[in-house]
Formats: sequence, C-alpha cells, structure tokens
Amino acid sequence: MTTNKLDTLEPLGSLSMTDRVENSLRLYFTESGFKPGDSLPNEQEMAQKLNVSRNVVREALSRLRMLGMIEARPRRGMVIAQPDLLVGLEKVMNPSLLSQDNLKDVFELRLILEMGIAEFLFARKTEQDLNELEAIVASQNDATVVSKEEEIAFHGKLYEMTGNDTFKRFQTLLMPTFDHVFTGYYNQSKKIEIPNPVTHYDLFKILKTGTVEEFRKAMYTHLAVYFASIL
Amino acid sequence: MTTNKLDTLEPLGSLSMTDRVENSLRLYFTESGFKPGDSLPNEQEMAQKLNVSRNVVREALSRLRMLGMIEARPRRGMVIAQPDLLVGLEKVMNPSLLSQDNLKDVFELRLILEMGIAEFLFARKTEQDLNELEAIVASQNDATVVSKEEEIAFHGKLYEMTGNDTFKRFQTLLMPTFDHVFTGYYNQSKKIEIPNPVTHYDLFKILKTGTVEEFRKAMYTHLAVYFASIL
DNA sequence: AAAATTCATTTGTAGGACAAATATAATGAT
DNA sequence: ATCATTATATTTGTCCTACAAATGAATTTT
Repeated sequence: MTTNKLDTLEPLGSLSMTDRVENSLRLYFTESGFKPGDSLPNEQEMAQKLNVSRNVVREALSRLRMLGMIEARPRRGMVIAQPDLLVGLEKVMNPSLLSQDNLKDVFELRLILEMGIAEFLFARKTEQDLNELEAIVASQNDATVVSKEEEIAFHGKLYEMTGNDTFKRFQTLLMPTFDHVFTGYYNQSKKIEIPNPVTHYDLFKILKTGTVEEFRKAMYTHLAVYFASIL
Repeated sequence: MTTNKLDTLEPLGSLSMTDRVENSLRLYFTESGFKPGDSLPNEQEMAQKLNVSRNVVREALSRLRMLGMIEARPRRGMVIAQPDLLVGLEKVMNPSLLSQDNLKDVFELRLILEMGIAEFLFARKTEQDLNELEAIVASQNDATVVSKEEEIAFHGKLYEMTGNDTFKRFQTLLMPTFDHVFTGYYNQSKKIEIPNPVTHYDLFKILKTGTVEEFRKAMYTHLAVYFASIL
C-alpha cells in the first residue's frame, strides 16, 4: 500500500525540465477537462507560461504526440486527440531490451488470457468463425506436433473470435515475446516439438458442439505443456 | 491478414522528421544488436549522420527516454536502458481521452483476466496470502453489497497472489478504467449496489479449501453481474 | 609518483531565424 | 453591395548558434 503511493514519487533532482513540462501539460489537460478535438494554446504561449524555452515544450509535446494524445496540424495549431490504448505498449515491446522478469510475466500473461476467454468464445462464436477455425485446423497435417505458425494461426483466430479488438491486438504483441521466452526455455529449434494430448482439432470440436466447462478443461490440458515449465 | 500488414504502413507524407528519426533510431538500435548498458553516439553525431538538426534528434530521443528505452547521463553520454513493459500503457491510460471502443475492451479484459488466474492462485497461494485475504474479507461488514474500495482490495489481493508483478500492475491500471465504464453503464453512485450471489467470503473459502474448478465456477458467478451487461 | 590543475566532451536549456501553408483581413472589381 | 483577389498574420517544423555545468581525461606542478 505505502509502496504503491511511493511509486508516483520520482527522484525530483533527476527530473529534467522536459520531464516536468510533460507532467505539467498532462495535469493541465486533465484539470482543464480537455476532450478530444479541443484545441490547445500554441507552443510559444505554453513556453512563456511555463517559463521555459520553446525547445523544452516541443520535446514534451513530441512525447505526447508519439502516444497519440495530441495532434499537431502544421500551421493550424494543436488539438487533443484520442490515443490508442496499446500504442505505448507497442512502442516498448522489444524482447531484446525487456528484463527477464518482464519477459517471464508476459509469458504467464498469455496463459492467463487463454484460460480466461472461454466464456467470450462461447457467447460470441458464429457459424463463419467456426468454419474458418475448421479450415485452420484442417490445414495442420500432423495434429500432435504443430509449427509455430500453425500455433499462432489457431490461437490467433480464437482471440479474434472474442470480438475484442484490443484483446486481439494484445495477443499479436504478446505472441512474439511469448515465443521468444518459450524457445529460450527449451531449445533453439523453430518447431514446438512437444506432442500435445489435446489437439487443436479437439478444441475446435468442443467449441463447436461442447460446453464452456469442457472447453476450459481441454484448454488447460492443451496449455499444460507450457504451464509445466513454470508453475 | 492483409490489413495487418498495412497497419505498419503509415501515411508517409504526414511523417515529420522527428517521426522518421525515431523510426531510424529504433531500427538502428535493434539492427546493431544494442543491449542495455551499451552506450550510444552523441547527439551531434546522430544529427550529422541523419542529416537533420540536433533539435529533431533530441525530440526523437526525448520520446525514447520517456519510455525508458534510453537513459541520458548529463555530460556523460547516453546508454541503452531496460524499459518497463507497462510504462507506455501507464502514460496513455486516461479514461477521459480513450475511445468508447477502447474503454469497452478494457472492461472486458478485466473479466477475461479474472477468469484466467485460477490456476495461478491455487499453484502459488501461501498461508500468509490466505490470512491477509481473510482479513480483507472480514473487514467487509455487508457481505452482499461491497463498496468500490472493498472490491478493489479483495480482487487486488488476488492479482497480487498470482506472483506476477506485471499482472498486478496491469490490474492497477485497468481497475480505474473498469470502474469508470461500469459506473457509466449503471449509475453515478459510488456503491456497487447489486447484491452478489457469490460473496468474497465464498471465494476466499473455496480458495482455501476447495478446488480450482470450484473456484472458477464461483468466480464466474461472482463476475456474472458484470458479464450480464455486455455478453 | 602523487596531487593539483587545466581542458575537452556532452547533455540540457535558451533564444533567434525562417519556410510554408492556412485562416483571416484588406483590397479591388463588377 | 457582393464577390473575387490579394495581402497579412499565425503557427508548426526545422535549423542554427550559444553557453552552463559536470564529468573524465590530459597536463602540469610539486
């Protein structure tokens, strides 16, 4: 609890002007109740008000612009924009830079997500979804040993079927990292060579004619090969 | 599939020099196989190499610095750093700016996550965790109608018990947004006034002495009040 | 050889300049 | 008076120069 509070406390001495201006602007935007489409004061005004150079203001604005929080129309001024939720995550997601701890957490996160989507799948599956999923399963020759691409195709389709676009994109972000960690744990081969007691076809069949409970149980077994390495 | 490929294609004309330098630097860092701790060329060199002003380079670097991908030690040069996975998400998470679609997705995401953590909870629960959880449950006078704070305390503890720090922080990010959407769907009151057939105490008891399957079933019923509004 | 001093390096910050395009105002034509 | 044309002001994007301050390296002094 107390540590949580301290998380927002940054080492003041190390904060550059740009950092402080960024914070000030964020505060200003929310305090002023700005909504997407509202126009902002120009850079010079901000700089004067904050008593810093226009350079510093621009560096701070550049950050917010990257995240899609503001938009600058050259020679017409800036407006508040509607940031995309995952753009920040996309920008940071770089397996070779992330810490081992973060990578492990991502690894687990995927498992948590896959276990959690059962309800949504059954609530939202359509005939067409099932047909597409069947096509994906049918194209997989060896049912017990699937390639990385086949794995992504099948599970990706499941994420897509949740009807949650953010969720689907989230998966697209996590998958490479997941794979990076997984192959790191096992070996450097490109194939996931572990035979699976519950195949993609099994999962498909249950999703088509079975129940939520059955599906989740099957999915658990299907994922157990990953779980086993960390739980 | 084709749309996915196009996602990475930005409108070239609208790309500012800063945008392009940011992309160039990202490419440069990964292509060069930079690892955390490696030192970077100085700003002037980059500017000359890229044939842009130092201002543009600094604006791009400012972005990477915000995300924690690089660190600048004044007068000693810059080094590649280890970005925190969620820092980008934190920076963007602002309920009043996010789109209605994004908000809805976050809402669903929480439900998916809560349904997915059962395995981890049972695999990693400790005596101390259970004691703390019991204390939280005990402090809630009316078992069927809990306040927002009590809700956060209980479920927050669950996330914490997964032992996945990123996951826990992820929840801290999602919760306010979730609440924002939920209260928006129902009313403006601060209390979640809907009586719940499965109480926190029930969940606690199952987590202590029950099975994974029992817990998930109970959690489903517990969350059904939220599910009902969107599924 | 050790200590003190000087020097070069590099980020952070400030401030000035101007191109280009847009919106607005002013001017001119009918 | 109305419309079309022209001039003006605005504002972001980009470039340039300058300098403070602290660090680390190089140099000089003792």
